[in-house]
Amino acid sequence: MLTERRAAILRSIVEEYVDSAQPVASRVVALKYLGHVSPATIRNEMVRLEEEGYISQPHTSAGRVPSDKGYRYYVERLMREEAPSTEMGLMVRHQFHQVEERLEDWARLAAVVLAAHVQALAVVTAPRQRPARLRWLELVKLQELLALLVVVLQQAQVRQQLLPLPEPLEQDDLSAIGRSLSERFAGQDAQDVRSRLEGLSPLERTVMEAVAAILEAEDRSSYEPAAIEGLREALSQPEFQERERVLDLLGFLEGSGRLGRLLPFPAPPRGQVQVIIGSEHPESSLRHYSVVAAAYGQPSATGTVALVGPTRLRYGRAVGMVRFVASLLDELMAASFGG
Amino acid sequence: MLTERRAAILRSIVEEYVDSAQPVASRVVALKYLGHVSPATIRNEMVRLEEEGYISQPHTSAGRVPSDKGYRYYVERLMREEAPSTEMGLMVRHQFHQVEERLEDWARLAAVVLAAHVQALAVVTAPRQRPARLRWLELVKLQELLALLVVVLQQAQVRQQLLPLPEPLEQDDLSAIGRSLSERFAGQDAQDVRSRLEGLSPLERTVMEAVAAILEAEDRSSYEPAAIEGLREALSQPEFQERERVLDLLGFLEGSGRLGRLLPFPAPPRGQVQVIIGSEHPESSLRHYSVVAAAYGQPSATGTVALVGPTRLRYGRAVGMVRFVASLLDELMAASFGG
DNA sequence: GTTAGCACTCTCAGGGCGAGAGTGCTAAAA
DNA sequence: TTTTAGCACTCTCGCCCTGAGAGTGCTAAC
Repeated sequence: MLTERRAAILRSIVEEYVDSAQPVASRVVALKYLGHVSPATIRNEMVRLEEEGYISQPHTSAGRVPSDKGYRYYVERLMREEAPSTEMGLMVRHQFHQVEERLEDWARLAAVVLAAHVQALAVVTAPRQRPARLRWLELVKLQELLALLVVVLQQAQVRQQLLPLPEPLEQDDLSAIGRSLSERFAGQDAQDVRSRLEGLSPLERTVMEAVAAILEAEDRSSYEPAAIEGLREALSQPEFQERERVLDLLGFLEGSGRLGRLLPFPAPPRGQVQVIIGSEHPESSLRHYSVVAAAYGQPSATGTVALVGPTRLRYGRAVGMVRFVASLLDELMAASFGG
Repeated sequence: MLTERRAAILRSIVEEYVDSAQPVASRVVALKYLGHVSPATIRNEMVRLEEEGYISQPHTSAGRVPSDKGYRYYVERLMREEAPSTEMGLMVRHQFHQVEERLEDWARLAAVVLAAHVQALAVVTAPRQRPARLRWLELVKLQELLALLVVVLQQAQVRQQLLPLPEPLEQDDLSAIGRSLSERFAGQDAQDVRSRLEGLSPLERTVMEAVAAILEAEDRSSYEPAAIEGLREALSQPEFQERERVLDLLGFLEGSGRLGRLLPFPAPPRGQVQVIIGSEHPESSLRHYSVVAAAYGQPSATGTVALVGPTRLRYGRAVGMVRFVASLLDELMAASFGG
């Protein structure tokens, strides 16, 4: 627990540093934030803050910079969460109602909105039900011996795959098979499907094996990166001057398996925004970055909304925006998919 | 037309520069490429090459660097196209047969392969038929008053959208409607659909209006960027030391509308690989980059395979790989979708 | 407990300098 | 006529030095 004055100084340092990206001098704190004390007093307090690990100096005679611990204290106790203004909220809502009613578009728009309002990278993953469950399947004839298998998952995501046919079939036959299998297998996961392959006709069996494979692939894939936006915004931050930082971050985004290691696991509880600051992140190569994340969707199928940026992040705004966007997606999903 | 020796010198400069990313000295050319002449002779020839605009010097006493014109001559007459080795070809083929039979996966894999073998950014767009045509549609019940409209396009791409229902309907009814509409509207484009909305029942009309909207959206969207890979590879090239270059390129990739301005238009003729070098590109902000592109797919629906990198590109390998991948995709598509 | 004053430390931009790389030119050799 | 050795010249690059400026910590007075 910091004294009130020290807390005020820490807050000043954090906010000024976030703004200016420059180490903060005692003079600036004294003049700009705490009018009635002299820089010398501030300096004395700064020494204490530094001893306790809330701030540090890049070099002997530079100003102070918040440490991860300092940011943590700020986020915990000093930050004011910055919800979007009512007009902005309305505007964003309006944007959402203008795009097609498709999960992918919502996710993309959500990421765009986040990246635009906080200068950081936004990642939105599609909600996933684990295990994935079948809602409906359909076979569409492409050629004499080739059909397209269209699988609708419980969460209304659609997956497709080509399916070679053992014998020529007409669209009517394919439709009938699709309908009958859909009715029999609706709501089942990969395991259920596998366990009930016995007793199917050879053709039906081929179809359901493909369906099971799709469901399994869905379960395996760590995250479907529905949308990543704001790379440009993030990389234009001064901390990415050094090219190595850029490559670091790109490495994490390209190897799709690594997205899972970027986002918090387990997902934060509903309605809560989780903030991971710098070295708090288990992945040590992310120690210079912060992640602000929230879950959305139903308990059975949640997606993640996240912002990733340098630790020098506008936490107040980031948390406010992530909360807003997550609850907006919640609303939209509830309206569309119900319980 | 260059004399044989000058051409040999130009080739040496291009190949050495592509390798080393450093201006090439006369000494290097003499020793490494043309053993029997002295650096002085090379220098004399270089003066001529420079006068004619094939090479240039970054500053008075540096080695030489190819100009766009130099690269053009190299690509046109000196380059040896580097097809993948047979074993590599087989390996890649094998990889393709291992992924699910889905266009998206193929496109992604194609981009990964390209980016890995040429250190550059790979862009693969999905084949598009213009105008887009309906192959099949399906309605899946989600809630009492909400269905998922699944639209299969002629090229076996799948699009979906939520569709509010005016009245409660059972899955059987929805299926029947889907089947009947599919049969009546198969093979039609947006305009056809619009022109035949009269005479449909209100419900059918709602569905087909949504379908028309989807087809129109498909026609409008300039390119579906099916896969972009190799950002990391591309950005680790020395020409991206300066951060502005990085932001430039990212700008082009993020604004999805701009992908259309990156890729050559009209698409190169079948079986041909088009090379656009530096300032030859109509988009002036791409004057430091080269694009190597080929079309694939059927005449009625072509996609593009492209590599984007700094002008200092391994053209021989790039052209060979693009040709190989494009023809591989051709094969796969032909096998899957027939005529 | 606070503050003015001051010496101290460190960074940063600029200038000078020497080493090195590579050239163009000239004059001799082939 | 072409090639080449030799050499002076130019330009970059890394290095060191320096002075200005920023910001601190400490001390002593308030």
